[in-house]
Amino acid sequence: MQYSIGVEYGLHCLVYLIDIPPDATIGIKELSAFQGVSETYLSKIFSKLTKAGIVVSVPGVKGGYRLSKSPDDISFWDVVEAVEGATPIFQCKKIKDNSYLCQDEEYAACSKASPCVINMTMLEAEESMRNVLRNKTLSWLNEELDRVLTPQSRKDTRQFFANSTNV
Amino acid sequence: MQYSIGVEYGLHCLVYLIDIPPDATIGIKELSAFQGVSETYLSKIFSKLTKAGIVVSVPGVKGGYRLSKSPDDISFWDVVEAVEGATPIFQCKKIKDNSYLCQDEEYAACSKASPCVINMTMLEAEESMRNVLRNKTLSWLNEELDRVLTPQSRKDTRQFFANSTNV
DNA sequence: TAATCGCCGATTAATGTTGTCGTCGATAAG
DNA sequence: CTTATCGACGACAACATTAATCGGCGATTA
Ligand code: FES
Ligand code: FES
Repeated sequence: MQYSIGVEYGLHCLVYLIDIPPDATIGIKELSAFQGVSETYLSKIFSKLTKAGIVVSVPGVKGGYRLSKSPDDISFWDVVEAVEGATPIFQCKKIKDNSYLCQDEEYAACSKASPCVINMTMLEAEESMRNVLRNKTLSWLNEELDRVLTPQSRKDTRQFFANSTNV
Repeated sequence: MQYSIGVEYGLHCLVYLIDIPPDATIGIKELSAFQGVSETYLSKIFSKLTKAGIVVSVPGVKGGYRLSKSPDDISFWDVVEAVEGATPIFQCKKIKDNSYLCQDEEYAACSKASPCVINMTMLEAEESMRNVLRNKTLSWLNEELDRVLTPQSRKDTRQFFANSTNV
């Protein structure tokens, strides 16, 4: 059980979209080349991010992607939800509604009407994880990277994309 | 992306092991019959629970399973970990160590030495989920079920297993 | 008008999940 | 002591999902 690699691709790529000039874009080709990941697959991830309203795509020659809103308004959870979907990690298959006691029609109806404590507990736990992710924004991530990485490497990274940014 | 159905099977079945007389056991056959799930697959789940030290198996005729410790000492997370394994939901593939800048040997070494902020954030979020699950024990679950389910259905359930409990 | 880009659906290979089968060793009952 | 019953375990099969590719489409720019 695990999140798909697309979450990692997406989050890492979005970082590079934060600091570009307004109205500039970065293409899939640049992003995949810089990260050393599959171009076609990354393009699928960005389709999802576009549908989720996190980035805006510019088609045509010199096209590419840019953030659709302030990096302050994009949380980790937004990205995870866009890539993985909103379905919970614990997916209750309602096995309690299938038990021996449910051979009694009346009991079955009653069981189906009431929620399962186990399911609710699992969903509560997931919600706690989501809340942590909701509190981490791309802006926060960008500042954190400024703190952790060397200024030189940050500069080199921006240089790479500046050379190929489509204005 | 989801937890396997085994988590649901396991948690639901463990409930029935809480209230049985000491030294009594319940067999896979009873558990799977009551829940209406595959006998052979459920047996695999219980193998994992046994290895994790959550239940104790009694082989041979009239054999079965019983809790290996107080239901107060068995948390939801213990069960999830036993069935799903301890690997994190977000599995970092170290894509940052594969970037364009890492073509510079020196930079690559530096990158590999430092942790990724994104990965740490995701793990922190997961840890928050785990902590919720760690705080919910089987005892708590049992009391909650007493509160939520009808006394009659609880009684019927215990009756079902009492009829077939192996002493 | 031709080259370049994102978009989208079909497809594929690899991997993981769900579940079965058959064999083994342990054990209680006859 | 034999036999039927149980859990343990590994092989395997069916199915679903994931990671990734391919090819055609429409938009855009030079
Ligand atoms: S029925 Fe799905 S968790 Fe209880
Ligand atoms: S390298 Fe894996 S999350 Fe950053």
